[in-house]
Amino acid sequence: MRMGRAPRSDARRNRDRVLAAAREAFAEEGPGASLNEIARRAGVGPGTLYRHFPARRDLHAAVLAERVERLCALADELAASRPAGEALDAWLRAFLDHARTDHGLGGAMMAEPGDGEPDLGFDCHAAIRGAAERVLAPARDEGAARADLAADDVVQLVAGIALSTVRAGPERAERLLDLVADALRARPGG
Amino acid sequence: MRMGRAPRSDARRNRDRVLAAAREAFAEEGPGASLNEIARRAGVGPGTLYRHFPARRDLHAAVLAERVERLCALADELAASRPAGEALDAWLRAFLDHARTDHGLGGAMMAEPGDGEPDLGFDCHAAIRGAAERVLAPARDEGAARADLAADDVVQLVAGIALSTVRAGPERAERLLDLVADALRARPGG
DNA sequence: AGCCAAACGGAGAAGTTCTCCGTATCGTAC
DNA sequence: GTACGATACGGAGAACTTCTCCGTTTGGCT
Repeated sequence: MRMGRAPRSDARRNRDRVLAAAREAFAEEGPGASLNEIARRAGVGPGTLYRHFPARRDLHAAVLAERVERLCALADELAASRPAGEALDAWLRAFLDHARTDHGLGGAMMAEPGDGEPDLGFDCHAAIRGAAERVLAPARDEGAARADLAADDVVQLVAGIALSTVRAGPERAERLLDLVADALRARPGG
Repeated sequence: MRMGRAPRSDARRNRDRVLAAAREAFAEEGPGASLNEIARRAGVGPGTLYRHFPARRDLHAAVLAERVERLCALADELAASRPAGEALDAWLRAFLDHARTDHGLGGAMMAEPGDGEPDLGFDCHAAIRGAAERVLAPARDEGAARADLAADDVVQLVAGIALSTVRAGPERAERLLDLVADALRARPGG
């Protein structure tokens, strides 16, 4: 993990501007917002945007990084302060919310290819999988969740709910989450 | 439901050619395949493609119509020939398969807007919801499925699995379906 | 002050969706 | 079998997108 030299001040400033513009644009238009338009809003040329974020995916990841970190922190807080089953449930609800915001940006990120994560090392997939594991493991141990359940399972299920309900209301999404949350609980006969 | 006059023979031929080209293209590239390229493959101009299918959505629907009809027929066969719980389970597996083929074309269709279905009356959403209801109702009645379960619930859950696993292998999708299938069964305490 | 690596920005290539309208064709009425 | 009008064709092109290339500018070190 070599770290080259520190970026020039204008580079840093422009990167921040692009990120701010991207946040706005994704909030309004969703994950498919025009990158050209984002550059324009940020007051930089398209070339500058692409230098900082070679692929749309990188911009998604950068915009989400902060939120994902919060989500990871939340996992630890919940795991520390609540009964395992309850913590899992609460975290899944928070994750669903995350996956649905900005017209499904978070959910889209989870469904994207993912081979070889973005340069500026922040691996959303891994971070979320890790957080899920930290709320899931205690629940599994205490018998509050199925013993055969993996972090990937819960993450993909909830991301799926987010993706299939982006165009529908939040109440639909919560209804579906109620159903799968049920599926994750340990079963008497299982 | 006025039906104007019968379409001209060349119109019908071109429509079929476009449909065949679209099937190929979607199979190779997924739901986002270039419509221009589809027109080119079909040997027609872009204008012709757009006259027959004003929106990408219409082309999706037309390509899927036949498959969806098969899926609906399957629902009836299963409902007639198997125990309710088993029929539901088998149909969900078939639906998942459908939703995943062509890089998630079927799943994408279910997630698309849907206000005002395509002109040439075939409403994929309604058809699938109807089929789901026909396998779900008996299961509900016999206590093989949760009493509070609606057709929309199962359809959206399975579509979600399809969407979140398009980039992953089929074994992931089946794994997730096993989990939600469990959730749909009636629970002892519930 | 001077230098140069780093960064900028915008023109433009290539691709997309979708429209418009002059032209060709089909099917019918004679 | 031919003339005619409604129907349908097709491709040029407008407006957009993504992404690249390269001449020009600028920040920060010596």
